[in-house]
Amino acid sequence: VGSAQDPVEPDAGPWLDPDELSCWMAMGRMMLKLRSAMECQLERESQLSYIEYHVLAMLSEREDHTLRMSDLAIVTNASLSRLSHLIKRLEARGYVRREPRPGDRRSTNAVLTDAGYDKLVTAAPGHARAVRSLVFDKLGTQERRVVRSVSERITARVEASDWDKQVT
Amino acid sequence: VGSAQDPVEPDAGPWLDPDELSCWMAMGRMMLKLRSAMECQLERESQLSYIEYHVLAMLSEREDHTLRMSDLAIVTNASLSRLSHLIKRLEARGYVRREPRPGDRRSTNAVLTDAGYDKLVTAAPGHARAVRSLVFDKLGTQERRVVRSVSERITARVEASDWDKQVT
DNA sequence: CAAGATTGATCTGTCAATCTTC
DNA sequence: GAAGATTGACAGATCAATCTTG
Repeated sequence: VGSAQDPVEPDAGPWLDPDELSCWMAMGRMMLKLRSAMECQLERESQLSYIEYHVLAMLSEREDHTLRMSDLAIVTNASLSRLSHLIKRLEARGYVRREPRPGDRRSTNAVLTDAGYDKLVTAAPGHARAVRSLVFDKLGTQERRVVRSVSERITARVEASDWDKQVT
Repeated sequence: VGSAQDPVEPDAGPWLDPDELSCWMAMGRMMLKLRSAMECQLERESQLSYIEYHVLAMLSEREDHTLRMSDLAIVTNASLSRLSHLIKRLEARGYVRREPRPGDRRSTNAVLTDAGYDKLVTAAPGHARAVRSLVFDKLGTQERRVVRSVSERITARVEASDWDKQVT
């Protein structure tokens, strides 16, 4: 990645010191493994991908189980295009249906069907159990606070920088 | 996701309390955004995906710039199949070449070419700068310790559980 | 038969049009 | 013209064979 004993010149940029590096590698592994563990758990126990689960979850949190496509895209961190393809598949499986949105004929509402709600109700406990077992069971209150605070700061930093959009 | 006021039954499993939930959501956002920011930075500045960068990086850390396909798959967290397709593309771009491994005629070595090494040397400083700027610049020594420790514990926990492999 | 690696089919996501309504 | 959404083509990843050597 860019260790101190790396073949790459150490003075070519603001290098990571060994301490930062080991922290960064630990974070990298954690993010990767945790993510894929959650994916596998959902896929295996409920035949849902992570994003599919969240689509159902986000819809279920509305009283009318309905969300505009654009808004759903935002809360699930997906592009509108990706969501459109995704909803098409969920629709075919009977978990969601689309209907024109009253009031603005450009918009489409995604609506959670009864079958979709049942699916979520079945999937949710296993998901929660996995999160608790993998993440929180061995985490102290103090550590939890630090993790949350750091996560929020990094997220804010990422969003502030335009790294995910444009030039440096 | 599974908040306390969720439509889904709170007693259907070991539920997440509000504190755990907000921590989990913060982590989720962070992991997602940070990952995609790093992807974008590399892609934009060096026309390399995250995994492509790491393939080059892992190869560069060997004195002979060589690694067996299976081993490279492990250190880059990729499946052998994925790696095979990937190396084919990197080979076409001239960054890597494949040669039969002396000693075991089943194995293949992936070797970093000079062009591949140059590519990495060019890409690395920008990558390191991004990590430092997005992750470490506003992180205290104490927090860094906590983050690393927590990351390691979660990773170990994930690897111990067979969540990413088999049945619960 | 197991280990190492590759290949082709298929699935999913991204990107660049496209279409409709505001 | 911009906003909301969809579509089709293409790139990348997964999965199930397949092939070769140990």
